[in-house]
Amino acid sequence: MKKYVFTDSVGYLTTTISRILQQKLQAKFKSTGSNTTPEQWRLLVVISNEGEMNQSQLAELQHKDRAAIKRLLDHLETKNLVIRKSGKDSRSHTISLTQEGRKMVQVFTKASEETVNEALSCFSEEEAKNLNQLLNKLLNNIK
Amino acid sequence: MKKYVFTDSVGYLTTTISRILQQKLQAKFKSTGSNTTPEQWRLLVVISNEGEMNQSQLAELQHKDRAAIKRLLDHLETKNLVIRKSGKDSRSHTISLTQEGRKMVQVFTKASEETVNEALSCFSEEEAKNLNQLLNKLLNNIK
DNA sequence: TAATAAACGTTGATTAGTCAACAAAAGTAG
DNA sequence: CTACTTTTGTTGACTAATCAACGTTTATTA
Repeated sequence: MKKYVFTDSVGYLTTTISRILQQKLQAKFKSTGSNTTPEQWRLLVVISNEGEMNQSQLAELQHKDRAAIKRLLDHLETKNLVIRKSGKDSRSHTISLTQEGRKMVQVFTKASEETVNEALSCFSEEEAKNLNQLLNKLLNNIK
Repeated sequence: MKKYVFTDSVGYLTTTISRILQQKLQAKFKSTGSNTTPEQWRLLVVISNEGEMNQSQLAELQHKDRAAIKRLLDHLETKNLVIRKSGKDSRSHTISLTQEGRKMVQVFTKASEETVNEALSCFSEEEAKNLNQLLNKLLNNIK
């Protein structure tokens, strides 16, 4: 019977790791002169990967609420990285990347890859693969 | 040569997992009638585990900046979960838990443990142990 | 068809985190 | 001892997330 130690729990570890990685990524973005944030970039990548969709669908995919997505999109639209289109259902806005948005995804994917590689530098290829599988399994279990 | 896929990176996975776990924990806290948040609770636990220290030290331990810690402590102090004491160095405030603060740690540790156990329900004991080791190793590499 | 329900995006209020700048106190050097 | 530097906590401005409430528009159903 093991004692539960909070600083050793997935909750603590993922939260802390996530925060540090975001800080590193933010610094990397900033050093290129851009003021796009990691969260804004994440949203761009999701749209790029999953294709056009409306704000509610984005919210569900990102596990955030609609208000959070709305405000992120406001920032992205101001920077001309994204546009909202209205179709026949006038409640819904279809979100898609602009030319600049697509470029931003390309440029910052490299920065993101670098950050991840640095983070994983302590692992063998097998360990890294293992970690990835375990995290994916965990995510699927809780989402 | 593997292609880098962002939704498969530690950055994406840890951030998403962390967010979902926080949401679950928040819901659990709220269902007990408390308005203490997961982040506030985390800070309480750190103080409880690591002993009294000042705000700068807390900030460093939590990988947040001093302003963030200051504001969290303001909330905790308002709720009488924490007190700031001044010693000979009048710049520095030593933070310690109140009676209520200690009780809060106990009560919510159980909720936290439940949340973690539910999250890990898809894993064998060995897998869970493995995940923990890998996350700890990763954290040590980046912090 | 008319009334009701659901979906969508939006807004305001609150908690959280970062950054830059600041005053006050303590430490260091000349 | 005085001048400079560092440390500590604080504040304001900003991005981010959540919750509750709201108005429109679409869908359902009685």
